[in-house]
Amino acid sequence: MLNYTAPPTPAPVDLARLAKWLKVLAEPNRLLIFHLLMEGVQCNCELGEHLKMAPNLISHHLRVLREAGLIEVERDSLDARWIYYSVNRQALQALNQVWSAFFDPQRIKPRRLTCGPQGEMIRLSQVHEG
Amino acid sequence: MLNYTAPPTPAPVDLARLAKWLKVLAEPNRLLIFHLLMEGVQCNCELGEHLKMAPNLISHHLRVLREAGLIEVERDSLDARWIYYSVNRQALQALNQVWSAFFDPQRIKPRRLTCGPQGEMIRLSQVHEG
DNA sequence: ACTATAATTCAATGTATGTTGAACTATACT
DNA sequence: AGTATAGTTCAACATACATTGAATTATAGT
Repeated sequence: MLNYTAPPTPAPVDLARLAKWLKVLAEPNRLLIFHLLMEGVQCNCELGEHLKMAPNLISHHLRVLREAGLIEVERDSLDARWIYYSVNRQALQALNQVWSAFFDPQRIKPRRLTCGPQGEMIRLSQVHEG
Repeated sequence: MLNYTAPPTPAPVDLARLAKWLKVLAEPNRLLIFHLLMEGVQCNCELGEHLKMAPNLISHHLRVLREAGLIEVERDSLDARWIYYSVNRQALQALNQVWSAFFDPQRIKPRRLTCGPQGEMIRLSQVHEG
């Protein structure tokens, strides 16, 4: 039932957690790196070819993605000099869940009438009702 | 059919557009404001009560959200001093579509074998074939 | 006209972070 | 041992932007 004066409900997800993930992914180069990782491009050198970025900069962005838990690292079993990064599927699933829960259009509620001129009438009537 | 040397596919969405949206929403206070807007708290003054932030700062964040097309503005018809902000449903729908298309787990491909020691063998064999 | 209210705009500040170049680490080859 | 390769770490820099306080706009009431 619609209630035009009910106080707002707490967010259905951990906003700090969601904001951190979004911040990490909002950086254009990192978003592109994440795309390339999904595409199977997973070593620093080959990422560099596509991105035309210095390897240390790619390292930096990969580190940020990794520290956010979004990607995983693995060394080559034959030649451990090579390091492969890949999308953390569990994290991606969690991310999608949190996103959907938060940005669900059905969550949108009509405007509360506790502000503005209508709000004044409502506030007065509630004083009368007790 | 899986191809371990095929070049990466272009991103299925406009990455710059997605990154901009994410950047706007990645700011913790803005994400919280967006949540309150979904909850029907839609004037600067009442947002201020919940956020305990200065009205000019709230104005700033609302402006950023508006310039990103994520929210809409409307003046009160009875008393035009009051301004109401609300979630742009069309934009939210577009945002969800872009998000889903990009972060679809099914997009994840296996590692390309063009890098590392295996890559060398593949590169050699392709020279023989090609 | 004058005052009050709701909100925005402006200018200044501090901090976070993407970028760069150089130094360093770890592993492999000969 | 010595060199090469793949990648990371470190330090310095530059820029973007959230925050703050003061000034300004727009509308309404008296």
